[in-house]
Amino acid sequence: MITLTPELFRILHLDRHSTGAAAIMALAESLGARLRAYSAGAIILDEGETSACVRLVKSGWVASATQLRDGSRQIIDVHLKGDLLVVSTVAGFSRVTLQAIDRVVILEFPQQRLISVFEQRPEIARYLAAASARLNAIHVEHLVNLGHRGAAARTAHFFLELAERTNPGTEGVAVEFDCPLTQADLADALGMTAIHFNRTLRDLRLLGLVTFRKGSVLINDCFRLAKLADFNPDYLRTYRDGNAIDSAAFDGESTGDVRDSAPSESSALRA
Amino acid sequence: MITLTPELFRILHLDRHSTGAAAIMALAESLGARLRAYSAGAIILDEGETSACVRLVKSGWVASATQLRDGSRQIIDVHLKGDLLVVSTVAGFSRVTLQAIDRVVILEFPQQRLISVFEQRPEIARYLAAASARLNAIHVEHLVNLGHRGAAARTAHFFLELAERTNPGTEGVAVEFDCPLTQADLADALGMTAIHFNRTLRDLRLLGLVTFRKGSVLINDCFRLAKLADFNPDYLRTYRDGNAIDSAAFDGESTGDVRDSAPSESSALRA
DNA sequence: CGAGTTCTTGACTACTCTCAAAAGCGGTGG
DNA sequence: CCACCGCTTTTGAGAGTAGTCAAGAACTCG
Repeated sequence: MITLTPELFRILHLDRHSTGAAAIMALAESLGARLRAYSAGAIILDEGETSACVRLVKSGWVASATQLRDGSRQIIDVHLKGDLLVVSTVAGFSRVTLQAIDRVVILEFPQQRLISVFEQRPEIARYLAAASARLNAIHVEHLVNLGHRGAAARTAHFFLELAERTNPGTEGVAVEFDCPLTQADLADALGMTAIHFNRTLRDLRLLGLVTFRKGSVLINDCFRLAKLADFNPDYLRTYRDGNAIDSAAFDGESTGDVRDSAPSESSALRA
Repeated sequence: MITLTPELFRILHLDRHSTGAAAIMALAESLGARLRAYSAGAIILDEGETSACVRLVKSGWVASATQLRDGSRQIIDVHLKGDLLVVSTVAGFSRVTLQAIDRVVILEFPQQRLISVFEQRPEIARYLAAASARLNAIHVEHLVNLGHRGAAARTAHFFLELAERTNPGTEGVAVEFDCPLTQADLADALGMTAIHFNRTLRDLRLLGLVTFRKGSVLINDCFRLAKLADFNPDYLRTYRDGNAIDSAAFDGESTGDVRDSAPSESSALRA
């Protein structure tokens, strides 16, 4: 038995006309979903491997990255609690490596079984399509970021994206969020050296815009930062009416961590 | 009536067990596919618009790009003859602008009707998924390109990608292909100034690697260029067995241009 | 405490952008 | 035919940005 999170609710029950938690759990179980836990740094899926799963991040941060021949890596994107990971394969093989940034718990849905329920549950297919589209939009935005912005604006943009993704819809001049990424990780995501990233961070701090320390980011002035970064969060808002995901009803029962009293690294959802 | 191209064959008949050209045409027509022609520079779809179509490029080059506030643009990708354009929308709106580079002819499939045939024709759904995955892989590769390679390697990598995409599977040290992109276009795709791109091009020419002139690119030495760019074409090869697309049977009848005796800018496929 | 990782700074080098200007090219109209 | 125009390509010089090498400080964890 697993805890019913807003995220799980989200993927399995998008139409907001509940058929009951029991039915949802039954569906998740009938799909053969599995819980897996990874420690920081663990490789969840390696480049070139085949992947037959759709993954839902239940807690922790995941990076999708590609290794380069010279040993460096480009982080393509990071994935947070509630994100759906649909690894796209070319000729059957993943083009990216999925790596746990910190301790990560993931719910794995066998792709074939998930697809097989599309007919009875078109809202699941729609959610997958929306998640893919969002992923695509994020990639496009990262492309713009790397292609057309200097180090400071690039950094600012990524921080604002992370702020919006960790705390969707938050308003106010100052925002703080937890961020397990190291400066080296962030530099890999932003296509610069860790050294230059560190200097950029110092500049932003001196401007009174952002304070970074391992584990947490404090944005002092969202508006000035957004102006610097030319940031517009529209690309992150997946749903037409802006509030399609009504997870409030479930907030009380599931924000906490998953019990991972599992044998070792993974545990089947159903006994 | 439209000409039956290998590309159209590809999208409508992936399983290689032909049910006959007539049936395929009937399907295309029953889907309400439309032919549209655009002159160079025309906007096919603007950022922020809704798109209810899947598009197949029949001839010409299309760029997907985003406009930046400062007037510059980032070209995300280019789309060539045979490419399927599945514009991903976030909250219903396109995140990119589709622009014709040169004269372009496009076949438009209404998305809803295309989706409605997935059940009887799962190979079409599979092809759409494969096209999306390939698009994604290309985006990832461009991300790596912008993030981790210098101007020369970046340019080399993009030229090799274009060579592979225009002439898939071509072997040999030297390759030439038509390319209607201007230096400014290429610079926008590669995230650098047209001026710096021009200098980079001169360096590559002086090294005896690439010769560019408006309309055509000549790669003198694929192997040295691939080494410089750290280029591996795997991400472009969509199909597991490497030869899944058997368009040879249709090569004789359709490589030529579409008749576009259409009234002006667009024409319905069916009378 | 010691080891390893992460963060920070300095000095120098290399790369890329900006501003400025000129040359080439293809079309249009006189 | 030629002058003219706009667009594209090419080159130069100087400024600004980012990478490299080197080293030290701070932090975490056993």
